[in-house]
Amino acid sequence: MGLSNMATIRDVSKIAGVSVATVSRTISKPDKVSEKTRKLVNDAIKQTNYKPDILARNFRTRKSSTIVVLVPDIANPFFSRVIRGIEQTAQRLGYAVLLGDTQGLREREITYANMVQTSQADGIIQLDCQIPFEDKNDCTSPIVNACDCVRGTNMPTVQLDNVAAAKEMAKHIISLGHTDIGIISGPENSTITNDRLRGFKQALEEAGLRYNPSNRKFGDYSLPSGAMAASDLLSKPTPPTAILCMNDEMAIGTIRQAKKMGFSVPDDISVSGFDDISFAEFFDPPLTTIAQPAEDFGSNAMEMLFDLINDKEPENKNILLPFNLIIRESTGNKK
Amino acid sequence: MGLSNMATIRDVSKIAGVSVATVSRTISKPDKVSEKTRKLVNDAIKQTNYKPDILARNFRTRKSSTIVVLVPDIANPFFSRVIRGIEQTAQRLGYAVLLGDTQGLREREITYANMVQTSQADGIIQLDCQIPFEDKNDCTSPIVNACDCVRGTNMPTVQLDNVAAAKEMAKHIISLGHTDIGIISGPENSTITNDRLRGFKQALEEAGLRYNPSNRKFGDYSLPSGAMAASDLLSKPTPPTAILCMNDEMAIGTIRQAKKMGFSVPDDISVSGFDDISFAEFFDPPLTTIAQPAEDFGSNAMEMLFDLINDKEPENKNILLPFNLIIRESTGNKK
DNA sequence: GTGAAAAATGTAATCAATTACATTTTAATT
DNA sequence: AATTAAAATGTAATTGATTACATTTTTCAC
Repeated sequence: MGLSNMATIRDVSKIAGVSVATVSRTISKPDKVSEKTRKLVNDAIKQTNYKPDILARNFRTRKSSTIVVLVPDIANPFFSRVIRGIEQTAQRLGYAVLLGDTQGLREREITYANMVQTSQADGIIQLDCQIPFEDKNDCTSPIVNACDCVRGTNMPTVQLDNVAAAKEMAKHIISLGHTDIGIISGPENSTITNDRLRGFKQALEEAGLRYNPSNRKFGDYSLPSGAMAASDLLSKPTPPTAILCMNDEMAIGTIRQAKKMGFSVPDDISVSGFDDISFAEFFDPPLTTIAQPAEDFGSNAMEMLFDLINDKEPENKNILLPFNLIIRESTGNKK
Repeated sequence: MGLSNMATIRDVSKIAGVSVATVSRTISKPDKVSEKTRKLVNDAIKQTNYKPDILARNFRTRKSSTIVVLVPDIANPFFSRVIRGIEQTAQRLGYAVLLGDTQGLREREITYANMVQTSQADGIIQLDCQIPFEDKNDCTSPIVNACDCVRGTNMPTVQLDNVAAAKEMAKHIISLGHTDIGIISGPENSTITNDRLRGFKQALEEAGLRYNPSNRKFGDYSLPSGAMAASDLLSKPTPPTAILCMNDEMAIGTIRQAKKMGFSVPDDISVSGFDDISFAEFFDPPLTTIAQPAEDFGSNAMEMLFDLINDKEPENKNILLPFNLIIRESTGNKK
């Protein structure tokens, strides 16, 4: 149908016998208009099937009612849950969500960040860990970081207490009697990775165990990278008896690799994950992991961004969300 | 930084000493402008750090360079791969992607469909199976259906030959000696479901086997629904020796349930999936499945939509993408 | 060098809403 | 009834780019 024969606010005003300003007000601030007029206008709107021209409105008000989500990889099950949370809250608050799959490329981040500069979007939620602006001073645009924050900026964040979560997981593993514990970590530059490592080390220390750097292998949060790192770890002359993975995908890759190499999980080796993706529960053995309220990351971030966009100071600019250690069958007593 | 101090096309024109029309042309049709002027204008653009006001442009041209993706559930790994394909191609073609997570709700579909009516978006790609318009005549908006099409409309589609794929899978299962085959299907109203069922039946028929309706259980493409349906199937006095699932999630749910009930996969029971999600390969046992080029669904749909938006007749309005039977270890000879 | 055609550029209307400000109407108070 | 304040409504400017059309400049053949 298009807009070719669309009624404008002027058509409505003529039919209702009022000015365009009154029509506009009837729509945006109905309480500023008398009941009689309101009815007149609403009837005219129905009669003409008038729909406000959003493009004209956006142009005039310099707002797009659109936000951008920067995500390194939308096919990641955790991120997609976060996005679902964002989307739902955005819809409730009257915002549309533009998807910015950056694949970790700085160039793409900048492209999307520019959309805010040009009012194409009113704000940014980033699930990435970098600052998506060429010039860090541009950070004055409304922006919220969910999941993985940049230290040393005052960017509002929604986060898990990754240190505490990793520590709790490590304590669980230690409580099962394990002393030689491997860790499959994410890339070194990520704050999440570093926080989780810190929690792990704290637990070791408190248990009087020594952190062995050769027990740390790197992955990129993908299934194959987990398998690869596990292969390294399990090929050691005396492999660790437990492996702590920084997400569920790498844990699943690890278990697969362990089985392939003839290890039994958890009898020979305990494996734990992080995130509690839907597959964790259905894997064999079901994965011990840290559950995160993924959708809440999204909805909290969106609500905070909403405040920032509308110049309300958010109550809490650094939200910490609760985690939950879920003990399933991939971890067991050291034999 | 915002737009407060942004240079406008007028500022540029003054500095360059030309008219605004010339500046506009330099940007959109540089070959219509003499080289001398072009340099003048480009210098002025650099000097002022001018960025065209996209909102104004969209308003004037009645285009948003934005498309909407309607997806029933973004957390579905297959859909998220399709979206990744859409996003990449959209970016290449200069489009932004608005995410419309409909959760299967008609109301939400309509909300998003209205964005096209109001020029907020130039077109729609739907991964859903319904027509997202109140009035079916509104289908004149540029729209492409990927994955699951509606029969009886002339809506452009990107699809798999689901009949042939399911048939090939069924033939594989039959070739292993199975005669009592269960099927865990998607919801009844879906075209995909019906096509895959048809392929299954064709294979049975060609093998001289009878289709047993009590061997069909319904799921909703989720892990737990697969487990539930499998539970039904395996509780029969003489359970089937093979179960064909209409996606990988339900297959994984099925295997999990089978193991729980003491069946060995594939020794007691063969299980197959559909989609080849990343977890399929890493499951235990690795899943026999049909691989689909998920990203290609997205990029093809986006390219077709691009043609429709720009009034080019697409070469092929009903694209069929190739599938690939991947035989792993979840299916085996009937014992 | 002239004239015609083509290329380059300029002028100004246009898109459809919002909103500051001005004006009119209504309500409240005395 | 007069006065004042408050509420309702109207007028018209404004937003920044695009583009139809008009005008000027350049090119080129003769």
